Amino acid sequence: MLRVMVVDDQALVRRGFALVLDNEPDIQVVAEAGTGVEAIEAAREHQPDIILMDIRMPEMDGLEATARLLQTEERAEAGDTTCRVIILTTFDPDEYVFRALQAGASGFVLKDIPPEALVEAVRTVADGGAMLAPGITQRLISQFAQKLGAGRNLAERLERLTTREREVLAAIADGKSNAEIAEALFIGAATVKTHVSSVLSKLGLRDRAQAVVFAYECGLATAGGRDVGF
Amino acid sequence: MLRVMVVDDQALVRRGFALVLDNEPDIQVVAEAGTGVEAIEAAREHQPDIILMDIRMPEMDGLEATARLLQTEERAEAGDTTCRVIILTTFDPDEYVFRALQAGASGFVLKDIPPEALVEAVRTVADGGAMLAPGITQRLISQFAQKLGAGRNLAERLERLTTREREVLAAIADGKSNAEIAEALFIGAATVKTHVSSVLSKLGLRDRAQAVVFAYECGLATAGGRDVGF
DNA sequence: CACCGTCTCCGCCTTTTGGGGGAGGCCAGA
DNA sequence: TCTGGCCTCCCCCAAAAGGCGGAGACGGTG
Repeated sequence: MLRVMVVDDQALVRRGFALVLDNEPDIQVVAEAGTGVEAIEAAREHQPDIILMDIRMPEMDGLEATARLLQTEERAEAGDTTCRVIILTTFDPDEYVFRALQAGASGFVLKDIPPEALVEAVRTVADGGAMLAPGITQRLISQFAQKLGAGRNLAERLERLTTREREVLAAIADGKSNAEIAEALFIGAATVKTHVSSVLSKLGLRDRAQAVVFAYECGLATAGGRDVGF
Repeated sequence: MLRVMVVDDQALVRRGFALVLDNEPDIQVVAEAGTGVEAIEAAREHQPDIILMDIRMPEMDGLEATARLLQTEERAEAGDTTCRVIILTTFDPDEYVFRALQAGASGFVLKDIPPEALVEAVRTVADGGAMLAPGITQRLISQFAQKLGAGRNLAERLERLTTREREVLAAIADGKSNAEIAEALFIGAATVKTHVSSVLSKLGLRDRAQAVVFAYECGLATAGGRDVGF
């Protein structure tokens, strides 16, 4: 039995969704809330598996509430029930979508979806999947494809480099100085300079800063997942 | 009426999908193909709206075929029918997914989905949406959220900079030299050096190369959509 | 064998970079 | 009003970076 909570400041809308879901044999609406603050309290108390969350609400909006809920979940880690959030809203500007995904939402659907699809979304998310409105998936894909596809012609230029030169370039893109690169690759400082020079020359770059840009643009280096502790 | 083409090297599988789809009143399977090469020919001839494409095929795999089909579509631009591709495969390694999205596919679903869901996917994609298998959506989201969320604590460090310093940092992340920054910001070269110094100092960086790394990691600069022409 | 590409290193040179300090003007807040 | 932050610019200096040519070693290829 899936335990669901519905969060929306409009009681009528809330009841509507709740009724649709409660009508399913394997779904039970265990709580409702009208604000973000209420949602957090109610979630603690009733431990729902799935939360349907509106965005525009008084006191605390749904995105903020989602972030807090999933953040505390992280802290509780192994122990508690890991609840999952589906954002259910009338609007879908990119900003909302991104913030929602960043907050850890597993779904983002618009309120105009047919009831069966909503039920389907709940089940999908409960199964560990994710559900986005078609148009949103579309945008997500195109954003993603853009990032991926960006460095194609650049990656070709990358092939003109020798193995060693690529290693040096990667080290440069790591923020290393020539001396550090020498140490990391077990070669002399002079050798590093030679490699750096040929990298710049072959790629048509002027200095190591441009080399870093190149590395990121062509995908040799990627944002995210680095400690910029230097 | 949606014109669909099914591409799979296993005739039995192909027929199965075709039958399921043909059974729908608003869907008509207008062509089938067993290889990528055949798919491209058949697509030209029958102008389907939607193509269900397997990946593993002889002669030319589905990803390659998808890329070529959608590439030529780009060339034909306004004129021709813009067909959309759904990748339909048994496997879902990230590599396949990414290449598929990069190639321009609008969907990526696994062969184990229930028939109704396949039909639904076809309709969704025909409507201009995108459909991914739930687990894939999940991964796409987490990859995306990671990239988005990566620079949060870094972005805080960014706030310690003044407006001008952020502008200078952005220019550095653009691969500009101090002289070029001076020209771009209409200030003296000496001033640029002052700003650069305080940027490095405030962010705890050593040189402009590390500054570029920082800019990318915190989201001030993003890969994709730049001419690395320098 | 001779040739070529790669990796390794060496000097020498110029330019750029980055650190240090100092200074004047401007503007907002105490 | 004065103080402090910001932007602007200057000088000097040391370190790093980058360009240049040269050179030895190694492995594969014609």
